[in-house]
Amino acid sequence: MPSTLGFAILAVLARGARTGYELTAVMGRPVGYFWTARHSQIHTDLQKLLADGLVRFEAEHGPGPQDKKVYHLTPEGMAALRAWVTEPPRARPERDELVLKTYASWLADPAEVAGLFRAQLALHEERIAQYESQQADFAETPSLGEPSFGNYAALWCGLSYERHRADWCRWMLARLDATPRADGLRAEGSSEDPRRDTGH
Amino acid sequence: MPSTLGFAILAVLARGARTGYELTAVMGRPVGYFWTARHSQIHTDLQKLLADGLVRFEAEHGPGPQDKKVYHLTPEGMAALRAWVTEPPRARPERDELVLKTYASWLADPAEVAGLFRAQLALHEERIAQYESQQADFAETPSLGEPSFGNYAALWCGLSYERHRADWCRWMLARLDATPRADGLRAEGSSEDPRRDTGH
DNA sequence: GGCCGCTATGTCAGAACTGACATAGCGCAT
DNA sequence: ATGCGCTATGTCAGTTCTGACATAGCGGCC
Repeated sequence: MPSTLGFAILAVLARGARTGYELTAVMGRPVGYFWTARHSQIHTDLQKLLADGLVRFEAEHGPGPQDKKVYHLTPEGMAALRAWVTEPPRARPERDELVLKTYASWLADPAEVAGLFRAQLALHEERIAQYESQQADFAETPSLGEPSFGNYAALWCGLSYERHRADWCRWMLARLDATPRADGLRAEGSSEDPRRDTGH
Repeated sequence: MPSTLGFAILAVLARGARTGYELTAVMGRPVGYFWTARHSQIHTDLQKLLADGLVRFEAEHGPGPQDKKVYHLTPEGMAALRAWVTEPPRARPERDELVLKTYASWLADPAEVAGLFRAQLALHEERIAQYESQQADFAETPSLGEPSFGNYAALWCGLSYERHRADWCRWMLARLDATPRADGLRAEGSSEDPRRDTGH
């Protein structure tokens, strides 16, 4: 069975044939929002998929010492991908360095921690703007059978995630900024607990 | 410089001395929500921290062939941890198998994909209930200088994340359930885009 | 004429992590 | 009395991934 990256590669190839280089580019931008890989890893996994008969390639002579290889799915590859899609995901361990830093933030100067969160917030706000403009590029929500439905649904998730993250940064900043250094100021009526405010 | 897990260990030890076994337990529950590790990895990293002089231990005779070792921070370890807290986190690549599956979901039967999301939603709703009860255990929001501020802030983030995730599952299910199999039913006025509905 | 960036392929050492194996006393339940 | 689970330590093979190294043609800029 391929690794998860293997399935990511198959998922991209299901939308059309690509070279390893092009796969690397796709892993950098659209797919990279939820699964990244360097070209070295992609080449390694492509060898494995090839050995398992899930992909094949057409060689063309390209730049550099080697031939350019345009990969495409085999029927077996498509079948493996289809079977994988509806299998429950293996629970990947959450690994979130910012939350870990927050867990230890009681040790640090609040003003410095606030700097950290201001930088993070700016980053998230930038991504929100970027995702929103990408969402606006869809004339209407794609329907289920089209490949672009996958893009749209992933984008929706990414946007929702960035907003959650930005909200958290703002909540942290409200606590942090209210206590500048060592004087007795209290953060009282700042941002509230995340008790559902969308009304249901 | 220690690995991120190394700092996670330091962050736990900053709250009190622990054995490797106890660290494993903590990595399973409170810290495990944002940074997990198996005991094998913890023992390996503990050796490195020991070699770097960031932790030391007191040996007591415990069960099993080896002595029980109670680890605590050295002043150097505390300094390293304090310095790390306010450094910007290295951008960890997003790796989200469910979103990857969603990206390829146009290939699968919507009814089966819906099953996947129903299971995920149930999981998130369970965690929300769990986190909410944990949040209720805090009489009031801890103040910045206390260790429990770190716990509270991490919990706030976790709760917000689970709600975002549950929202996304519900949005997906609204699209998925409206198109049972192959007949021409359209999902029209279901759940809307994540355009800010909290009003600000 | 030379350098940079883009296309395009690959290798390799080392870090980080998982899952299985290995050892052993103590207390509790059947 | 036997076996299970908890405490407690550790090793090791194998997987996944990163970052650096290596090669090379083609087109554009200065």
